Amino acid sequence: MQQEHRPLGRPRQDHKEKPTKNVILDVATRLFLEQGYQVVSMDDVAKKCGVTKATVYYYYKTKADLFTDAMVQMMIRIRKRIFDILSADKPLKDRLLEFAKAHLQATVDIDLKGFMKEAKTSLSKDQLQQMKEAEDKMYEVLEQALINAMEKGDIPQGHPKLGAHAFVSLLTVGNYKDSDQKPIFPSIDEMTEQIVDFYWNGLAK
Amino acid sequence: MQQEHRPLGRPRQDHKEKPTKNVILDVATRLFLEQGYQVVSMDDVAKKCGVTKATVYYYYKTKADLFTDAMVQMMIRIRKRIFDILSADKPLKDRLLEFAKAHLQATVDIDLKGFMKEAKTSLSKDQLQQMKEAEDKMYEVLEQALINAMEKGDIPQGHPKLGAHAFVSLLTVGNYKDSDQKPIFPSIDEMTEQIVDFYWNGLAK
Amino acid sequence: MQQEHRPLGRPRQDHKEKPTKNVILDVATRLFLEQGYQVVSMDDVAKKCGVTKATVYYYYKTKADLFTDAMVQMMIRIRKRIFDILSADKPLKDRLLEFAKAHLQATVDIDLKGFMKEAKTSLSKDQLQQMKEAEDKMYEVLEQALINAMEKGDIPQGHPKLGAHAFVSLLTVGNYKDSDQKPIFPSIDEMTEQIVDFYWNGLAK
Amino acid sequence: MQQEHRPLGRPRQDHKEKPTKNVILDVATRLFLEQGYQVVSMDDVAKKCGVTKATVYYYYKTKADLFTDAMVQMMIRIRKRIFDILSADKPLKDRLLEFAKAHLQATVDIDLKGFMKEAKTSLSKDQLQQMKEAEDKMYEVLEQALINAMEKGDIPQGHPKLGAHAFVSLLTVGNYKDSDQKPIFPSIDEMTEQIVDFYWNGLAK
DNA sequence: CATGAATGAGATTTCATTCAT
DNA sequence: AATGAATGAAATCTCATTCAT
Repeated sequence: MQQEHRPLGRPRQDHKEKPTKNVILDVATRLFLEQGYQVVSMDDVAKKCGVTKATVYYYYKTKADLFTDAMVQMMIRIRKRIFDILSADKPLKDRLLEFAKAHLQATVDIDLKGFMKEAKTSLSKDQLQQMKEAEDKMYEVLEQALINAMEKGDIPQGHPKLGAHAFVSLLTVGNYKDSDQKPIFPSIDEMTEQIVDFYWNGLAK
Repeated sequence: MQQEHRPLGRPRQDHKEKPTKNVILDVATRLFLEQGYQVVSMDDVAKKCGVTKATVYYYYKTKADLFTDAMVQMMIRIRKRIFDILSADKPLKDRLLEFAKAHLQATVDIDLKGFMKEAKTSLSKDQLQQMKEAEDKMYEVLEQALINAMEKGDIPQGHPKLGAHAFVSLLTVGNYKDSDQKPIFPSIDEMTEQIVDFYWNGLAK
Repeated sequence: MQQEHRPLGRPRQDHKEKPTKNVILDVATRLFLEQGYQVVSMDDVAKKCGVTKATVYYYYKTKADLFTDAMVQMMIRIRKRIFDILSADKPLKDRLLEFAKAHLQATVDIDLKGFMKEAKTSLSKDQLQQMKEAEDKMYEVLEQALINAMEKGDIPQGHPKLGAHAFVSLLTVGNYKDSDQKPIFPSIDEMTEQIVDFYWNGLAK
Repeated sequence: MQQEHRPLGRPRQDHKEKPTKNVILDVATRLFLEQGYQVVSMDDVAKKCGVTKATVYYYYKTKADLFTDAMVQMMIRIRKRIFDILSADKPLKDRLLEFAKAHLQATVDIDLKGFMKEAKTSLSKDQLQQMKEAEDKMYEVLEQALINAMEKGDIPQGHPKLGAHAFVSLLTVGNYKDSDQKPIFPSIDEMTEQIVDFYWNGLAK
């Protein structure tokens, strides 16, 4: 299924920018993120790609396959991104700030837990497992950064897994909008700073 | 439609314990929580209630209506529960511990954000608004408790709305299970304590 | 089913203007005329009457019964009306003019043929027969007026049944509106006159 | 979707006579004419075509779409037919006779007004407009024939639109059957002649 | 006389999926 | 590699009708 490597030699005259399979995956990822698993139909994906349903089925045997691949690939990309951000040579808090800002600037809010529940009845055990593992690996990157910081004494010893999950869950606060569509803080910058500060200091002094 | 009070005199021959409408609402609430809006069909609800689809439609004109009512009623119940817990005459941290424990003991994990996204395309504007408002009111109870604690000097001045949302979002960490189905902490008690501690103290000392 | 006679003695304190059965029949007649047999539901009728469906069923055993009664009663009323108009002591053409005007002023256009086709699959043979007979009797009134006029020499001998149907069918021209919603003649008066003139004189000189 | 022209070369192994879409349209047209819009279900159409409901929906997105297309195509065919008949090089009265006979020989009686009322609540504005326009164009062909005859002096000057509608409405008299199922005239030939005569001469001498 | 509750049958519509070409 | 045609199964919703009260 993977054919990432460029074909050798001169590319075809019709050098379409992206191979169809990639287009499908990208479109599907966006649609699933925006609307959820159940709501998005294979026809929706096909139409947005400018191909027919049958073409989508040519590349992905089932909708569950397409969804799983879309989500897993996305988590892999995100993990890389997190890794890059957290690898910078800066104080941990600065790196967390950058992480948070990047997350909150993304237009769509990735509600993995929601996806899991929605798809639970439709995905095979194996597919759920694949997604879980990809999710775990995302958290591990952050966890590792916390472990490193603890070893260096930048932050006190603590439970790094809790720390990692706590940080990501706090970020979801940034996407909250109340019944008047108002977020908790008016600007993304302020939001970012407040959340990271809260994470850093806790409620008590 | 509400006839909570017992009728005077001898009860009807068929003294069914709950009126059908309540049965439907309860069953629907559970199913929606467990499986999400799209996956649950009106027939699923009907069958679990031991009635026909048409009966469900007799009480709720559309699936969206049933869903909205189910979610709003549930949020109202939760809000009352939170209010009771937070009204106790105890230190704030103890009250938060009780809140957290109650939340984490509930079998189903309420992923409001996920519901909102899933239902966004199916609910009317008015219905979304109703849900949003019920959600807001849930947070306000916690927010108010934080405000009171700040006024009394139990916790330092801060942004109470952020504090409220941060707490609830941190609770979701308690429901996380990794790819081996292992939660972050083995017991609910330990989970509760660690999460509230983290909330209370933050990452840094 | 008929209980037309007033009860003797002082009427009840709550002298509701019309007995429920009449209300139902009137409302049903109007709805069926406006929308057709299939489109109108028993619930529509009930709601417009301010009663429940069960009440409608109390008076009419089936929808087909209600429809048949509504249509037959209506045709009886119309027949009376036609009879009155055609009994006047005026030249035939004047009476026809009055007939035509009365017909075209009625807000709803009675498309009996359409009703028959729509209801054909739903009505019993007997019910269709009842409607047919009521329809026939309507035409007979007009037919008789033509026979009388022929006997008196007011119009030439001819086929009176054809004459009757021709007149009624020509009246439907008055309800025609083109794709811009424009009728053939701007005012009902002109329409009436032109149609009756056409009927009277024919196409050729 | 149109592939009227025969494909070059050897025909496909399954050389079905008519493409499925045409079969559906033809069957639907007949059913709608015979029973009306509401009574005919998509399943009825599908079964008569030997396909499944889903196939019907593959070609027509909604029942209203199918109905509109069926009616409009039918009116276009009728208009062509009327045009051919009225284009013959014969006296107008003879052409009208032929027109009338053709109309009365058709097994189903096309009650456009009834269709419009029945479908009014189910069709979109655009669809109603399409039907209206097709209907208008049918009348225009007849209207034009009358205009030409007036210019040539074959018939006296008059209101051609009225003349066109009057003629078509008079034709409906030919389909009338009384409560004993007897038409006004025993044979189609006599019916035709009497109706056209009536149209031509009017009631008065 | 009137109603609220309930239902069975059926309508429209959607959609993941297959298959021959 | 891609498609058009077709389908089975299921989902949402409607409605005439019944019945106990």
